[in-house]
Amino acid sequence: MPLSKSLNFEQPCPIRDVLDRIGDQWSLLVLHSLQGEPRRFNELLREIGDISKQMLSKTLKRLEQDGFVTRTLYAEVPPRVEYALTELGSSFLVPMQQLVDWAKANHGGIVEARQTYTPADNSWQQPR
Amino acid sequence: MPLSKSLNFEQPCPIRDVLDRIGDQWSLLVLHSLQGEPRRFNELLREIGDISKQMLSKTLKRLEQDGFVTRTLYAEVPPRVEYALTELGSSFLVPMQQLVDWAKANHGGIVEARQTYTPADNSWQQPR
DNA sequence: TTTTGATAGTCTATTTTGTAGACCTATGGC
DNA sequence: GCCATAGGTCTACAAAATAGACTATCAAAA
Repeated sequence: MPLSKSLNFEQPCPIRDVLDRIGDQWSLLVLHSLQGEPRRFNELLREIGDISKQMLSKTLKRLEQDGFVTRTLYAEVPPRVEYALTELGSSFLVPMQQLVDWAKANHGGIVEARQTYTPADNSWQQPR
Repeated sequence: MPLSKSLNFEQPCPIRDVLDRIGDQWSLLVLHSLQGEPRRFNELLREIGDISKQMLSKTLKRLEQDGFVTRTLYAEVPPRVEYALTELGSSFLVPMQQLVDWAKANHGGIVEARQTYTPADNSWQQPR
């Protein structure tokens, strides 16, 4: 989580900085859901399904801070809030789509690997 | 973390499954470090810098399970263990590189967004 | 009139994760 | 004999995520 706990005096490494942001379990999923039209808070909650309100809230706030999404509050009752991708956010979806395509193409290989996996023999570690 | 807690009877969604795997704070960094030559456990530990032994161990084990890396134990003393990318792992670096390139290109925009960000006014929420 | 419902969150108690650091094996060097 | 090394594991503690209650406001249902 710290962008760099270890000897880092200059600006944070861009790669590390960005990976830390998107590599947090939910951001990618949220960005993915935001594709196309803007979404409301509860819509995202339902679409993603197994995210908690708190995490969705935090994730959106961070994405907003970092300029990936905008948050628009309509002063209605009950209140309506819409989240939409910014240009930066949209541009991010391009490389991310490559990743999603890779996932689709290689999911089978992963599942197969999981099945044929046998845990390593670390007998030199465990005195028996 | 669950691949799908909510109504999911069929096979897990490939996207979700893969994103869950790589979206875990360390996997991407580890794969990135593994680029080029194989690495030993402590090399990775030093290169990444702020990962704990336990998390590196867990991450590598999962990457191995999923067929992204191989683990080779040389029966020497002290023991030597080398981690290397499989073909699957290498192929994953292609889309990931796109992402890294995006990160480099857009890091400035993100930093800028962070600076100009002002927290939302949720006064309708908080009675004062 | 009181109740219910909807929205977008926040707050809190509990569970899950991650961290730091001690510890384990065997051997070689001093 | 004692320390160092490599690759982990184990444990006690700290940090983070979860579920569910709770907030406000107004409209419609009962």
